[in-house]
Amino acid sequence: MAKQEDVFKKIVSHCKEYGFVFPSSEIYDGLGAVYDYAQNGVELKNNIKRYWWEAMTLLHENIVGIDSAIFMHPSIWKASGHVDAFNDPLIDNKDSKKRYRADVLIEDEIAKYDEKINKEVEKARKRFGENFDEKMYCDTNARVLEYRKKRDEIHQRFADAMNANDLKALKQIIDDCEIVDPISGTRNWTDVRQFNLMFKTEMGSSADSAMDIYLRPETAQGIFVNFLNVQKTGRMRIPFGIAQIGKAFRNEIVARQFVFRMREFEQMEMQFFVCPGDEMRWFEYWKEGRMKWHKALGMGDEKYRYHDHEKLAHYANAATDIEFKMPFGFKEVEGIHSRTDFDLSQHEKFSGKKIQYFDPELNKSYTPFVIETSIGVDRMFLTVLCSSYEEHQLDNGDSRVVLHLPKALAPVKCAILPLVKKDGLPEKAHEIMDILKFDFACCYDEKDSVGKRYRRMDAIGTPYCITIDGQTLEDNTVTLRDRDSMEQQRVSIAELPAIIGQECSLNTLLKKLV
RNA sequence: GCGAUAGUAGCUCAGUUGGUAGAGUGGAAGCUUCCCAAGCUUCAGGUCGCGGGUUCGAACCCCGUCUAUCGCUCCA
Repeated sequence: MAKQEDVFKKIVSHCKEYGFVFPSSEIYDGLGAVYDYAQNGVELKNNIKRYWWEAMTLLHENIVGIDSAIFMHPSIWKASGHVDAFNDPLIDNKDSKKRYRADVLIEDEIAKYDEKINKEVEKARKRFGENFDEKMYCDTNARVLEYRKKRDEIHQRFADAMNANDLKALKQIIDDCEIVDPISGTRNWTDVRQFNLMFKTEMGSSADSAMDIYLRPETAQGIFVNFLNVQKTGRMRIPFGIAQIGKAFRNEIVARQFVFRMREFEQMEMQFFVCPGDEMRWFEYWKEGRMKWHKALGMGDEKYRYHDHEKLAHYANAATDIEFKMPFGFKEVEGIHSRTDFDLSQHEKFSGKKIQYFDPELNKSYTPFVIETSIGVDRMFLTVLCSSYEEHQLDNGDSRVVLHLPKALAPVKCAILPLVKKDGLPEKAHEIMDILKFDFACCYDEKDSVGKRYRRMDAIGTPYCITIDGQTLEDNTVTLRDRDSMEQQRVSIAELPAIIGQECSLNTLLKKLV
């Protein structure tokens, strides 16, 4: 494991050194958990986004895209549940130095009473045998009644405190129940504090008319609130989907692991609207479909796995993650959630506007159910880098650092290298570049020995190096070097676009999906 | 946020008991070179994360702060 962590460190510094990712505001000591994409990183990221976008919108005639604003009406976040759910009440134990969610501590305490009751019931069941009436027993047994009373009392206080957002009341419950830290065993607690995960700003110039605005913590709501607009103007019929790529913001208490968890991040989300009752079928469809999208990149099927959620979010009736084997363990890259009609119903309730779909086949109106696929662009970026990075030991004792990026995602597709910078080779090289540059991101380099230039290209994952030599001037052939095998073949200039396009175009990837 | 650890050139790191900063590598320009980090010449780049303090004098000692890594927690 320690070795794997080292690999991750190397990947992070490789990103810096070869222009993939820089810490934000670095000359001012950086800004916590915010990163900038550099010249190569932005190309790789754009290619990932394009692969996703085209897989969604080109390959599915019933999926269209939108790009909603980051600023949205504040009521949206009340409707979505984020104002409540994104406020975790936290408490620290001063002895163990551990932090807990206060609500979870109390819920565990409540669960303990249920356990006690169950124990009593089981004891009684043994005693009374077949004639045992559980309900009757529970309603009359003094001990059970006492446990129930205490449980319900705590539960009620807990619910009141949570509803009122009363942090002091939560602390009081923890004190009154004499809840101890499972590690230190002490009750030396700090106050309960709240950390809102949404960034807040103001809209409007004068102080009295200013409105509190949140930076969106997810892009999904922009799709839900536009559901009717898109459905009507696009004449969409269920089932159909709306796709969106955009920035989202979360004021993470702890943001770590490079671009894996950032405060400003980018999501690719597709919300698929289906007839109620059909949702599990579509959930399975997208669960498989999304895995296929990942595996088509050829980074190794064994690096992926599903993680089905047992504990579901307030809006979901089924949920799974696609996890990828990062150097620091299997980590969630994408989530597929069956969100029921929660979001659309909530917006109907909060906006007072009817948000329903008239189904011509069933001849009735209903609130559609939603299957969501949500993937973090930055996490995807990281999976691609982690699976591509290799320190390749060569037979001659040398080593090279090479990024085996999926060729269609590589920031630069081909390097154009005159073997020497004289004898008319640079001129010939530029001629070739002028042919290729319309279709492929090319990089011209004439500095240093050709071997050194190959290594530079390996380090940024350029799939092909085209080398122009003396023979090129005679018969219009070049050598084409493959990044992964380092093997070279002699091909004519005219063949180049077809050969490079074969491996490097997005179409190659997309065709694997259908 | 709390705790532990760290921060010196683009990168990887030296820097003795406090005495005004060094290597390797990388980068730029040139020479050489017909295929995998070759060689030669020249150059650029650091108020040692930042701010205070102690001292005649601080990269080094003390305090604060920022950033990063790991654990707790959460999640795309």
